[in-house]
Amino acid sequence: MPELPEVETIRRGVDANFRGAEIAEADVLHQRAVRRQAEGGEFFAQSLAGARITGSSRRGKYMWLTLDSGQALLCHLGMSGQFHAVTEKIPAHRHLRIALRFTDGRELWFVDQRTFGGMEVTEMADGLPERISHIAPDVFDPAYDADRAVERLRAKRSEVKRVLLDQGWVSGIGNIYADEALWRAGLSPVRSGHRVGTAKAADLLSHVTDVLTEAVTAGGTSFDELYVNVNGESGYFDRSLNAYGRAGQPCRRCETVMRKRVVGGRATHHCPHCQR
DNA sequence: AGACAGCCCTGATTGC
DNA sequence: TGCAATCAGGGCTGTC
Repeated sequence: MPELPEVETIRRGVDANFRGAEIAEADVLHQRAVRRQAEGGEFFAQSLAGARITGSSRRGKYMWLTLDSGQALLCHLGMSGQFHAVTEKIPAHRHLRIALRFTDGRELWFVDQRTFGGMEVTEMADGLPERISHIAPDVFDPAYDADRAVERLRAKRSEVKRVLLDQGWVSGIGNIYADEALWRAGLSPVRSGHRVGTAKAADLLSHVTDVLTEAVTAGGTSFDELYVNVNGESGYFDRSLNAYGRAGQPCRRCETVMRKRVVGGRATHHCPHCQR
């Protein structure tokens, strides 16, 4: 499940391999992958033909490739999206949705089993693709304001786990790293945002930053073949998980049996004793 | 306006 | 054995 660390790992891989490369052709094999493109799949393909990739960036779980046309190729991996760098002639992947063919003969494949992900060509506005102006800065963004984030968290009456998954105040946190940050902070996932003190909220956000930083260093978290980097390699942060997937096992801090429950419609793993 | 349920989707797993 | 129900979940949409 790609969250910020996985998206960042993939962005780096795509950038290292394809910055400066010129797209000859974009082949859309599944229309759902371009459903966000209001102008349609034809527009998508036409906008990319002949475009050169000049760089890449990311906000939260969205990444984009900047193009010499001034536009951006905006990508969201959804639940199962992957990019594969293809340098030799191989049969199409079973879940290949979009193939970018480059003038040097290489291809960049967007593979997505569950089709929650997608791509679109969009205009840039103030250094950001227009379509994601509603996505808040993530904790690594120079525009991220920690004090303001603390206040916004404390203004919410929802359960703090729900709040962490909301991309509108701070982005990039998904289900896995939300559970990890809450465990590290010793905070119950169902505590209301407005019942989290200022110092505790700041503590939680610093744990968010730490866990995301460590996960980027580890190349992300892989449970199965649904997350690999652009070269097909897995991340190894799953070995460092203290909460996610540990229901029924002893808490690594207090030995209490970890529990699983549903919060905000998402599986939530927590220690009922030391997360308060 | 903020909160939240519902929906999209495939494949592995579980249940009868 | 086979089919159906369940689960995984990011983010957009519609409703209150």
